[in-house]
Amino acid sequence: MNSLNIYHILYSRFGPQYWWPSCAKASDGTAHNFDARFEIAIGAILTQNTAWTNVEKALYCLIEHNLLDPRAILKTTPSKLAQCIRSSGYYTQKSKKLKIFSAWLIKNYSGDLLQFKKQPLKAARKELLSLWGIGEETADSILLYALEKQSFVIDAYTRRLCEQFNITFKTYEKYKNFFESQLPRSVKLYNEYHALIVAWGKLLRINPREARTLLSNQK
DNA sequence: ACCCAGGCGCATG
DNA sequence: CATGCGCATGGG
Repeated sequence: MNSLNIYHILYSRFGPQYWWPSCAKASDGTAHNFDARFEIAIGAILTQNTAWTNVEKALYCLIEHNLLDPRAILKTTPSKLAQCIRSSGYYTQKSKKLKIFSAWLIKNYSGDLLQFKKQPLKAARKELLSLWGIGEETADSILLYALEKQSFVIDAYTRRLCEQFNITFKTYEKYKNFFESQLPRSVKLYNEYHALIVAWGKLLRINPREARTLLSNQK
């Protein structure tokens, strides 16, 4: 399996995915000022094992209540925050995660992800992983989509894609290494590729035959 | 009525 | 290391 080859096949089938920055807009059309990087990080946390459509509703609610801001999140009560992100599921846990993330960002980087971006990739990843509520996939999503760092994201769909070629690994790190070792180190490519894999994964659920046929004759 | 979604933490062997 | 479980909503 040549993963760059697979990328081209997926891109031909699905086209560009426009994953982040997507900049959610308030439903009333009002202009709200918020940090796009922060929005991406919050979205990455909220989408843990959750459909993106449910996350969008939560993001809209946060925007409309002026809560898409680390200081605002820190200041509001856990129950108000939980109520706002209700649609994204696991709202008690996730409200705690948002508060922990926001507190950390304010304390160490003045609430500004652009400052955190100055950290080298490896150190930044380690720091994110040290936070309660942020695991490997969420950390890589934040690194790649919010900080534009070269960190390939592995998720359940990526593993299923590998399965099609009878490639399996024990750990997250090995999957990550598998892709990173044979792809050009490009943020744009990593960004698009992960989104394309998710698109393929959704097709696999809706139309398994087409999803498999798409990849057949590849190795 | 069931199954799953762009996981994670924690408790056990 | 590797399983198992709780967390929770909304759409198919």
